Amino acid sequence: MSNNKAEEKQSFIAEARRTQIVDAAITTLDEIGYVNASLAQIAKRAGISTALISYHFKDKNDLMDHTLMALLASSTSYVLARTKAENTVREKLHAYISASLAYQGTHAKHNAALLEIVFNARTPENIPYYKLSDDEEEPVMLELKQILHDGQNKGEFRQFNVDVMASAITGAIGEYMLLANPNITAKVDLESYSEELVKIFDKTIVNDD
Amino acid sequence: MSNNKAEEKQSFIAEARRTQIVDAAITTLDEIGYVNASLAQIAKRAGISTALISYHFKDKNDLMDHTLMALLASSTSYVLARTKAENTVREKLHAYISASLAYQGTHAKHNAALLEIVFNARTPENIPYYKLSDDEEEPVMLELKQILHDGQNKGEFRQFNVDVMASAITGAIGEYMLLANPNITAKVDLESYSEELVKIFDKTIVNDD
Amino acid sequence: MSNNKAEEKQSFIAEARRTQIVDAAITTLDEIGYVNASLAQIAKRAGISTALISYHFKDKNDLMDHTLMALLASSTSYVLARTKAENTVREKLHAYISASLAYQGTHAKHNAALLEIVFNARTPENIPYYKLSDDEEEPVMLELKQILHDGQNKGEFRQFNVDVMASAITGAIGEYMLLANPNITAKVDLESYSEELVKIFDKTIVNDD
Amino acid sequence: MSNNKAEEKQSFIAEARRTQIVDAAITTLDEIGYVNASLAQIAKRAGISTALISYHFKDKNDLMDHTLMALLASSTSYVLARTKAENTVREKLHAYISASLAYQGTHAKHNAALLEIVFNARTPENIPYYKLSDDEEEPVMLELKQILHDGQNKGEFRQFNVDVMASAITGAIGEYMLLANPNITAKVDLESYSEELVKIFDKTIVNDD
DNA sequence: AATGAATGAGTTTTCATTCAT
DNA sequence: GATGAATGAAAACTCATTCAT
Repeated sequence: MSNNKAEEKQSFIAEARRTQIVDAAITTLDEIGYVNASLAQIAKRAGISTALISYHFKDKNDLMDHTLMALLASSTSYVLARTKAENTVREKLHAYISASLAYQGTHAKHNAALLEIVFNARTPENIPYYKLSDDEEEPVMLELKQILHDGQNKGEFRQFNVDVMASAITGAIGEYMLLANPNITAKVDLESYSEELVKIFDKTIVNDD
Repeated sequence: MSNNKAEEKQSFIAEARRTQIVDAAITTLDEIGYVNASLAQIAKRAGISTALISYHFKDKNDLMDHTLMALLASSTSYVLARTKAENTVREKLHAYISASLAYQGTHAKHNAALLEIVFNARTPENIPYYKLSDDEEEPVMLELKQILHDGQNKGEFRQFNVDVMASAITGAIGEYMLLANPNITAKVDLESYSEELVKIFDKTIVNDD
Repeated sequence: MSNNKAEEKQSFIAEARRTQIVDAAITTLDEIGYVNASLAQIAKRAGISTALISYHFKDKNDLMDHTLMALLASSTSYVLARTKAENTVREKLHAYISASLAYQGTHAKHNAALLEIVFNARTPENIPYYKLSDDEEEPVMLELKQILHDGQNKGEFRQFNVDVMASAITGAIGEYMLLANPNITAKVDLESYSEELVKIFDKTIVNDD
Repeated sequence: MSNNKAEEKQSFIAEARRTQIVDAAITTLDEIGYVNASLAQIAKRAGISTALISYHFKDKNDLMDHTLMALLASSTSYVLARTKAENTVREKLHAYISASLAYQGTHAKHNAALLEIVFNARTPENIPYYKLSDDEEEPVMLELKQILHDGQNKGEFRQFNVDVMASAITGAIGEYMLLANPNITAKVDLESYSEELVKIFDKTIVNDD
């Protein structure tokens, strides 16, 4: 019993450390990018030794994978919460687009870190993360496709290839994230971009029979 | 005269070497990604010594910049040639989308290398290349915006924010490039994606008054 | 408590390593000179990896600066101890000259290393160390000038330009160090040189009114 | 005959090139020091390719040796001319000291280059040039010792160890060269130093019976 | 005589990782 | 759990030298 408690406490501490390290990794990725994000840089930002990172994570790869999962979980829950709150497929779609872009506004650091990992990390077999078709299994992507399917089934959306439309929407959203730059007054602000994008896809998706 | 000839020949040799090195850099970027693309790896693929790269390029940065320029020039001329061959704004837009995607089909390696540099390289001040707003001045992007503007002026396209629409189109095209994977049978082949995308943007852009 | 002890021990280990590396640097400088004294050569003589030098010193420059400081501290304390032990200015001057030369006899390696750094190292702005006028602030030089001043004030030394006389004495002492060569039977042994030099400057300095 | 002329001309051209390279080496040594004086730096200053240096000199060592010889010849002829012009041993000694220092004033660059080679170059057996007792055979040193000997034989100089006195004088002169710094207003100007040094050694050398 | 092209050896430095404590 | 100490491997880059032309 007391043994169990001790274990729990230990594992609680360990979990806190892992979270702390992942947070430091996110900050590091945002500040200096994947290429420069050495364990030493991450450890410095976490206020710990590099050895402790190696103790808590098998590998630098392992750390990056956990960091990626944390980032995906964060943005996924954010977007899904706002999407599922809506009732009609059209509202859901609008919510999906605006929530995805709003996340960039409220979590710029996380988005930057996410991009850094996705675009730079590679599997041991040298396959870039951004080509991993696991993408297909991501809950956010699944939700988007579900919305599109539902809309078609209900006759509210016209007939189109769901996979292509989902990619188009995802790409259009992602493009803004790439260009978003806190230091430069963007030509188009986040809100306008969001509204315009909603309109653009509304026009091409909604059935106007 | 013979002096001139000798000079020409020498500079020809040098130029050929530089081209060879840039080609090797492209292959390397495609195969193992920016993070792993050391001078040693590039030299190995070029069949030369690393010192020779340093002899022909000031810096690793210098090499990457030249490589990026070569890649941009290649894809730009490909897309612009096919776009400018068309007459109506609508045909131009269709050509723009299909040519951009066709380039991925015929130059997958170049596209992969381009992505690697753009998403990974950083300026000495640590600004990622993908955030450099020079993007705005790229001829391909300028052409796209010009088409959209022209379409609006002629009344063939509805009124929309050109910058946002251009980003949406660019993002939708880019998304396919990210996912394109020669080793995996894609859910959607290039041609279908191209046709569908043309249809999608046709519907949201063309004036149906 | 045990924490303090652990910290002390660790910092003791680090300090010992730093000393060991500095010692290896001195040996290397003596044996193969500044130009050939690479980190690899120093590490070899210390029986460690080059990375460990980088771990303990910021830079190669940093290592050389610490080495120089150690060498200066050693020779300074040696000479000052023997000089300050004397009472009259004349005895002090004699002690200064003979101690400076005696140090060469007992610490030939250190003297050789000192010369190598002073004559070869340069600041980042490319100013040779031997031209840095900090020279003026070195305690040994200050002591020599003090002795000369005191002698003049007490009327025991004749009037002369103290700066020039100090340089002449320093140069005359240094000349022996330059030529001293353990492998060759010197024309003049250290002791004779020392006695003669004392006599030479005695004659030109002491007031014979 | 015409063959001879051609050979002469060629060897004349070659000789001019060698002189040009040696001059560039001197400038380079003065400007950036021995440690940084790569063949590339020297070639740049000579306006030629590094390969041409290798063509005209066996080795970098060989170039440095020739440069050293040129520098020694220059300073030797300067000092000897002024010394031998005098008649009495005392005047000769004064001329020796003041000419040696005057050379620093008129040929600062050459002196700096000379120091750089002497203090940095090493034989293949790793013996520093400044320890090579060839020093003993240098004409300037021989002349100084000759003057001292003559002075003693004529009874004008007191009895002292000639080798030690020669070293003391040499060292006292050399000390000024080390500290001479064009960028800093020296505490003691060249002329004052020269006059004071003459006085100092006059007092300890000349017989005052 | 002169040069551009090329390279092997060697430079300093950084990195992820391991290990004793 | 945590750290300082340590290292092998690899990075980018420079250098003196050779060689074909």
